[in-house]
Amino acid sequence: MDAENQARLQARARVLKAMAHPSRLYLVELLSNQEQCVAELTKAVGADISTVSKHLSLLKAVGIVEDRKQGTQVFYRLKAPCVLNFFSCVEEVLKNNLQEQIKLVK
Amino acid sequence: MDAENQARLQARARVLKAMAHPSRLYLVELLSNQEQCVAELTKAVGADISTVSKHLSLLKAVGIVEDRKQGTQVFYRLKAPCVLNFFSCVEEVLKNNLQEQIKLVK
DNA sequence: TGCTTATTTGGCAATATAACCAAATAGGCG
DNA sequence: CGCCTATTTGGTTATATTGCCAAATAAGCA
Repeated sequence: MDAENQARLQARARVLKAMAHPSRLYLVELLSNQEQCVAELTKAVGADISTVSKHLSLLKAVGIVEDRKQGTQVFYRLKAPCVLNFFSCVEEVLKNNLQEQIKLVK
Repeated sequence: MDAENQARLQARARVLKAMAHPSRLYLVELLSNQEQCVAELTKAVGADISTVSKHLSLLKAVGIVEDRKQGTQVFYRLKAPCVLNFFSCVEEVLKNNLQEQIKLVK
């Protein structure tokens, strides 16, 4: 694999990696309906606010979400709603692979 | 976030995480046209064969690829071609976020 | 300005991932 | 069987990710 291909795939991997975490997937879901501030998102996710803030920063860095400051609050919203399309495929994969998925959990 | 939601999102994250690596993305691309054996895939990726074998095992464990034994060779093929649909969205995200992507590389 | 609330950043410890090498396994064939 | 080829597995080390706490920053308001 040459350097150019490597760079291309690394960029793609970065975006997918940003999605590949339970809390971040949840954040994307939460933002699919409406923009929300960090405090609200933190309550929903149930982790430390600093943790949620870092998850949001990562999603923002790769371009999946964007933010808007309003007073002391920061509202995040989905910038790339096309990522929601991933879910139907992911669910299909999970459905077709139930037995293996169960092994992975054990 | 309750336990059920956590489990649901963890399963989804597992599938996305399996995709979120340059070599594995490349493997998926290589298999999008035709099934190939481990040796061929290894040559294309340019890593140690044991490394490639492990990447393939991971893709298989989550249900993205499947394999078929023929003599001493193992041929892998795409089991969930719908993952190819991810790429157009990922490219869109990358295009819309060029400046940030460049920062990430630096 | 000083205080309060909201969020981000820095730092650390725990865990997970990745790559290689070496060794094990599996199938075909003399 | 013994050997060869293809692939997987085990083990180790290096690197990356995660989550929390504490501290820093930012904005509004008395």
